[in-house]
Amino acid sequence: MAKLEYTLDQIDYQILRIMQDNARTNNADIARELGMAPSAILERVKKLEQKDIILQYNAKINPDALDQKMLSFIFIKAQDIIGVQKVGLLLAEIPEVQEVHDIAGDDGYLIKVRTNDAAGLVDLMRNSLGKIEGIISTRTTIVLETVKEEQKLVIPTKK
Amino acid sequence: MAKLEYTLDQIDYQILRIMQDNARTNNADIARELGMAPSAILERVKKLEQKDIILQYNAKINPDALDQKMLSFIFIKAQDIIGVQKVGLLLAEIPEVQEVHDIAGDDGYLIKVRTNDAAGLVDLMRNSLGKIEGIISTRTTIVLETVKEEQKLVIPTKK
DNA sequence: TCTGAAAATCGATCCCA
DNA sequence: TGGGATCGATTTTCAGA
Repeated sequence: MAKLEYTLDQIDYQILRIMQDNARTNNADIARELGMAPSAILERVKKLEQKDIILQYNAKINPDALDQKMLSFIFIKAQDIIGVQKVGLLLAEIPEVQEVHDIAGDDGYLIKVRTNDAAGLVDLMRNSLGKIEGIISTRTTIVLETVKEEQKLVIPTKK
Repeated sequence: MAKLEYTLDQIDYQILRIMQDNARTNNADIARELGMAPSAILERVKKLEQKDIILQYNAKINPDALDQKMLSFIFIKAQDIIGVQKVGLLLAEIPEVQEVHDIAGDDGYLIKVRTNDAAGLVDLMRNSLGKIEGIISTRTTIVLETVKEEQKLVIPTKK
């Protein structure tokens, strides 16, 4: 993991804004848009990657296309010793689990799970969650419809 | 919005798998990895985009780099008429709100919000949520630490 | 850190199998 | 659909300021 301390200027923000919207934008296109040479853009992008400011580039795939029509959030109460996130790490290993958050309050986790259908969810709870020691209880919230789902951050306009 | 009905074969799955891991992978590299001609890969990728199977390419940016250290989930009870997601659409317009899910049960929404700090969250609740008519109550869950956070789908190995 | 130029590589389109 | 060839565009490296 590289350093995070790094002063981003307005040009970096613009690059991040463009890349956040379309990660496949050419260096040449970015250069044209910002009125700079492509090589300068390349240097900055490389630096943003090295400094772990750009973490990765991913293609967002339509879940329906892969028949993953079910989305659920599950609150999990666990008997973890504070600071030792053993249960959290085990949860993170489950492929269908997209997110694992350690939440305040009931010494628990909130996880986001994508399965084919209700049967897939039951299956996951029985076979994957059921085998993790330390889980005391779960409370499941089913998503009927997703109105918005993106990872985009609000990028400052001035520093 | 294009059609979704489309039979994906094993090669498509492999392309999706590669793109999901690194959206900036060259057609040429994919072609080499799958032992095919670059032009064939290009055709398939274009088709996957046109059919809305690949929805978009985005760069995942480190929230800490933009000083967005606070992540929260908020349950929102709303008096929406069923099917008319007016409140949901208003919630989706808030830039700091990354996700809006219509959830089963308490005729409500679950939203995911990223702010700089606790003050930013209070500010958002007061100024943005506070101005949306139809919100009855909210319940906020603060994330202490995120163990896993990705959008990757489980891509089938056989069809 | 940017520019500009040069070389290697890639994207996109064509026709043919 | 996939393969091979082509041309134009892009990536990447390097020197200089």
